Amino acid sequence: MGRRISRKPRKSPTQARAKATWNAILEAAARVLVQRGYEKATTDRIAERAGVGIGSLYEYFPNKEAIFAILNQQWNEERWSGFQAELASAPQDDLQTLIRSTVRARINATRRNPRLNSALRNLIPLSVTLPQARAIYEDFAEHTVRALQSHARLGDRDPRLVAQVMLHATHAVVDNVAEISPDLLDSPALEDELTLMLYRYVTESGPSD
Amino acid sequence: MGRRISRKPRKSPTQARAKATWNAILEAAARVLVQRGYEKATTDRIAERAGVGIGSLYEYFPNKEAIFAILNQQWNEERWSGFQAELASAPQDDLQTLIRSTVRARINATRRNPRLNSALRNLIPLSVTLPQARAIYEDFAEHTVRALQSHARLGDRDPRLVAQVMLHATHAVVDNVAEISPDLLDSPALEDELTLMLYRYVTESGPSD
DNA sequence: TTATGATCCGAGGGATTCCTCGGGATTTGT
DNA sequence: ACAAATCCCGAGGAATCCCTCGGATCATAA
Repeated sequence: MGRRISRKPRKSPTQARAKATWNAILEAAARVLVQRGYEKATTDRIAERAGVGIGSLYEYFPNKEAIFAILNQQWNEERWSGFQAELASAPQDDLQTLIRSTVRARINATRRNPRLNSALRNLIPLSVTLPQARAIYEDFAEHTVRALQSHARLGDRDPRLVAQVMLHATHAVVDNVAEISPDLLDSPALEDELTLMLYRYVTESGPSD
Repeated sequence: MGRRISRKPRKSPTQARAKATWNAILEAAARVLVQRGYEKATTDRIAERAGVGIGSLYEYFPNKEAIFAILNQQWNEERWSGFQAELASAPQDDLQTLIRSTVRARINATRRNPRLNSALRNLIPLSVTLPQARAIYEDFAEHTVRALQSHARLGDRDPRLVAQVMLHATHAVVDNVAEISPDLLDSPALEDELTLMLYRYVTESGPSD
């Protein structure tokens, strides 16, 4: 009865109450993950917090990893859609405001649940995380490249690399701030400074180099 | 015999061979952590990789967490000393070169072992990580503030906040790159772009705002 | 109503993990 | 050389943890 071998496929919920327990389990998983960490987030504890039997949990999720994989997927989709919505309602003509709305969108996307964001981000075991995020990343990188080519003065620098650095910087800083000092996400200072930094980075006018 | 209750204090190695096994255990822990992850890095496996009995391991480390706490501490100290050495041998007059050497130092500090850096960084259970790192952070922030006040033209912006953003950005980007595409650490491009970005960020308050 | 399927349940098995404990081997001090 | 201190060891116990399985309970359709 070797563990982690059978992998029988699970049902997906059809009735209303089934969908309810399905949600309850994921929500409980998120809460337990945030306040106990991945290791302490045992399936038994999750089921208990969700108010369902452990059997019900394994009725819909083949194993522990799957729960957090789906949780991560949900969080990514939610973040990404919010991100797009924020960008869609922004003026596309001026570079500085374009950058600002991107930054704001990124901050807001994380601000919805900084703790969950950090926890999920640190879940290395879930190699599911990367490929999915990578697609989004690429897509967004192209967007940025096009915006740079039509609005920025880059001289002879490689717009592709510049876009990479911009994305890396934005994402990394926001995620880092979310982890170290989440309160800063609510102040406008972060948005201002990040915007200024990125704008100057792609606007050439200087004495040097 | 409740686990995790006794916490009897452990000896510290005095003889040479003891010091050797002590090191062997920590090195094995690092290797196992990097290639299997924290969960799979069991004390039994570490002892085996180190070529010592499990008993010997618990002769010097009270529990699993302690091993990685010390490992993290070692890595921090090593990184920090290398960082300072790199900075000490850099000219302090020109702002751009100053920034460049800071960036280079930060990259090199991580490049020594990117995989271990990432793994350790993602070890949330070790709340030991933060307070220790925080001290270093503060110290370095002051350094930066002084450098900015004497070399940069910040206008009426708050140098303290600017320093925070610079540090956040540098650290976050380097750590992120180390995790996503470690190869980039070896190319000069990252150093160039980061330097450019930071330099422009604190120079010339040009057209906007 | 009754049959069929969906949903829920939780005791407990197999596996694994952390760590102890008693004692053997080696080094050091005298 | 002998005692004390230090170091090394690994079988195995207690505690979890993940997950299964057989059956109870509920919903829906005929």
